[in-house]
Amino acid sequence: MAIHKKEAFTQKEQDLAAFAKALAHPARIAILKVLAQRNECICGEIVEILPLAQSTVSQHLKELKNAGLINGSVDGPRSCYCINWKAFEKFNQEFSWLFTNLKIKNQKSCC
Amino acid sequence: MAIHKKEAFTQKEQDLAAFAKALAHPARIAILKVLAQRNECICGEIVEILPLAQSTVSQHLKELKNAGLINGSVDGPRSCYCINWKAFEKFNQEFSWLFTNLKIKNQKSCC
DNA sequence: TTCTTTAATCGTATATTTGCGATATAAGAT
DNA sequence: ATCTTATATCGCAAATATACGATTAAAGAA
Repeated sequence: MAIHKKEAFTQKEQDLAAFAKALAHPARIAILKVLAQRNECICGEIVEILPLAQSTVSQHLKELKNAGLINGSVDGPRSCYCINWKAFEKFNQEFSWLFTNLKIKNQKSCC
Repeated sequence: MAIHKKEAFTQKEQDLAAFAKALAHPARIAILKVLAQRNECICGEIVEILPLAQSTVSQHLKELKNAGLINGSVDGPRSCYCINWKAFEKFNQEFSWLFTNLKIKNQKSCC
């Protein structure tokens, strides 16, 4: 591959794709579910729940954080993560726009 | 990397991740937008619109089709693609479940 | 201070994705 | 039958992602 062509697309397209990419692994979906189901922010618990090594989980958490989907803060020797609901709100709207609004114009599939 | 661990997660987690993966590239978002905005199914037009080679576009179309997000049919010497709205409906519900339902239980972020 | 616990980061191996040109395929046109 | 057009597929190169063990860092406990 010569060069990645992502820059050639609109910012909105890139943002939506980046959001989708953060969700594009079952481990990260599972992490989000765990974070959502608990009132407290966990971290080491995630490692126990997931069938992955600690370093791998840490890497997935980092990706989710970089994508803005979760917040993280240091709590003594451990780290505390939780979902950034505002980010989800924003992207859920973007998806709704993509999925629902366009559908209204164009009700049926032609093939 | 030893082995991919995707199988270790639930089917629902894998399905959602696979759906997200199909959307995880701006070119595929752009393709879906084009397909949604036109009543007719296009194909070669997509190649003209996107800043990518024909073979690359064809590959992205194949991925979207494999993910079940679009339908394709042969129309003489050309191919006709369009969005599979039912699949979007289904996954939009899954996402709503993930984003919205879980949020109700747990209104605020703790960090 | 030293030991323990918890989590991040580094280094590395392997798998997957992205992208393109070239080639193959398939159907209509001449 | 041959030519043209439209797409899919092959083969390859480069970039990314995934996973893990080992190491580092940081804070509380002894």
